Amino acid sequence: MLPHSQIIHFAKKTIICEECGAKKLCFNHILNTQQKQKFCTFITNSHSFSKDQHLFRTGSPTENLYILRSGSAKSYLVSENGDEQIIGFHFPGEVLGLDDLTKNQHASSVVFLEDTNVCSITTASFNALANEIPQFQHETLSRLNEEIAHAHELLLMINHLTAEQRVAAFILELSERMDLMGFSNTSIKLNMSRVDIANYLGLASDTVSRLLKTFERKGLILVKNKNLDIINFQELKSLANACDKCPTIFLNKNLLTN
Amino acid sequence: MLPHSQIIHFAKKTIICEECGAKKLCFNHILNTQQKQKFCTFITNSHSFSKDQHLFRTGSPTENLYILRSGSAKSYLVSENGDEQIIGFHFPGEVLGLDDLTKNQHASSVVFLEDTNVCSITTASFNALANEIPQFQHETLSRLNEEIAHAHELLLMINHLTAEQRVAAFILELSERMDLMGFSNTSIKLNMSRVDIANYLGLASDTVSRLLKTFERKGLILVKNKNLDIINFQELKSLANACDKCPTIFLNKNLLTN
DNA sequence: CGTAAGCTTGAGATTAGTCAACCCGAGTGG
DNA sequence: CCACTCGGGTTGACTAATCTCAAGCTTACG
Repeated sequence: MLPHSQIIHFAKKTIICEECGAKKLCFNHILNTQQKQKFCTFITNSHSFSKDQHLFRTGSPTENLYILRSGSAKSYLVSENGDEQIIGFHFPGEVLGLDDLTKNQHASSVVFLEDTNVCSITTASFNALANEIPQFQHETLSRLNEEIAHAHELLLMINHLTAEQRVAAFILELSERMDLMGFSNTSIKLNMSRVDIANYLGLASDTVSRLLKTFERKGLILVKNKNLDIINFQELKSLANACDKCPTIFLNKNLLTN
Repeated sequence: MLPHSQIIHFAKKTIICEECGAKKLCFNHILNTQQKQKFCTFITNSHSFSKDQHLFRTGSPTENLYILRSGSAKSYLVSENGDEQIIGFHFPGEVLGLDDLTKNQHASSVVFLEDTNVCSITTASFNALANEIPQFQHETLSRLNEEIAHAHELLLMINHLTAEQRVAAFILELSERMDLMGFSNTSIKLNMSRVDIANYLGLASDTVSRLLKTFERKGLILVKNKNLDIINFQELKSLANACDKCPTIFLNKNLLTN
C-alpha cells in the first residue's frame, strides 16, 4: 500500500509537454512557445499512481496543483454524517486542486479510477505563472467558472430529471468528454463503479443497473461490464431531454416575468 | 414595468463605502485605506431595483459585476426543457456575476426578492483592480472557491438528506447567513416564496409547507407567512444531521481505503 | 480454481410528489 | 369601509418513483 499523497515524493524529472497526450487540454495549449517553455520548467515533477490510490484528501495541505496526463480520477466530499458525494470525474488535461488554491487545505478528496499519470506544480509556482502570464490567469478563472457551471448543471439535473433521464444524460456527458479528448465517443470504458455513478447522480446503484439494462433492451446501448457502447445517440438524447415537465414551465412565473 | 437590465443606466454618483451597511462583507473590508479609496472611485455607480426585477439574465452580456448593498436576490438557471433551478440566494456584500467574469455572457439569471440596492463595477475596472491589488485578486479567487464549495455542499445535501433534513438545514443556513450580516439569527424574513425554497432544495412546495408546519408543531420554529422564528436551534441541528445513514459509511469502501 | 467484490434482479416498502380543494392576506375597486 | 379577486400557501388523499433488502450471479484476481 502506498503512502498518503502528502508524503509522496514526486520524481524530479523534466516534463516534455510536447510528448504529452493531454497537451491540447492542458494549460499548455493556451500559451505561446516562449510561455510554454516557462510552463514546462515550472512543472518539474510527474508521478504515476495506481488505481484506488488517493492524490489528496480533505484536510491535507494545499501544496500543489495537479494536472492529469493520463488515466482518470474522481473527487468527492464526505459530510459530517459520513455521507459521501462524488462531485466529479476527471480526465486528462484537467487541473485538480484549483478550487482550493486560496485555502491551505483541500476541501475535497481525489482518488484514481485506474493507473494514472499526474503532473504537479507548487501553488507558489502556479501563482508566479499567473502573475507573469495574463492568459494563464485568465485560464485559471475560466476553469473555475467552468467548475461552477458544471456543479450548477449537475444540481439542475438531479433536482429536475427522473432517474432514467439522469442516467441517459450521464452517458451523453461521458461521451462528450471522450470526444473532447479525442477518444471514441461511442465505445466508452466505465472506469467508475455502478456505485460511483449512482452516487454522482443521486440514485441507488440498483437503479443505475436496472436502467442500463433497460437502455440495452431498448437497443440504445450495449453494456458489458465496464464497457459501454452507444448504439442510438438520437434516442438517448431525446430520453435525457424528455420534456415531461414542459407544461410546468410557467409555474414559477415570477422567474420569467419582467 | 422596468426595462431589461442591459439598458438600465446606472446613475453616476459617488459611492461612499464608509456609509454602506454591507462594507464588512464587501471587497472593501480586505483593502487598506488607500486601496479602499481606489476601489470607491472604480465603483462609481449604484442603482435601486424593485422586487421581481431582473439584474441580468442568461445570455445577456457580462459588462458589469454587481455587489448587493441592501436587499436580497436569487439566481437561477433554466434548462433546455424549461426546468428552473435556483442556485443561490444572495444578500448584502455578495458579488453577483463573478462566475461569468471570463465569459461574455451571463450563465445564470438574477432576480430580486425585495427592493434592493446594488453597486456596479465594469468588468474592465474589476480586472484592472485585480491586476493592481494582489489582495483583490486573491479575494476574487477566494469567492469563486466559496461558490464552488457551496454548490458542492448543496449537491451533497440534496443527494443524501431527507426532505426533513433539507428543510432543517436550509433554515440553519439562512440563520447563519443572517448572523454573518449582523442581523438577528432567530427572527428571519423569508423573502423567497415556498416554491423558491422547494426548488432550491429539490422538493415540492407542498413538502416544504408540510415540514415547516411539522417543525412548528414540534415547537422548533414559529412560522407566520414570511416570518420565521427559530425556537429550538439544538433540536433543528440534530434533525438536520440525523445520522440515519451512519451504518452505510463504509459501503462505498474504496472511497475510504488507502 | 476459489473467493470476494461488484453487479443484477425481483419483491416489497416508503418517501415524497401530484392533484385538488380550500384558506388566507394583500391589494383593488366600488 | 367593505366585498372581491388573485396569488401564494396549506392540507389531505392518493400515487408513483425510487429505495431497500435479499438473493443469486459474474468477473477479476490471487
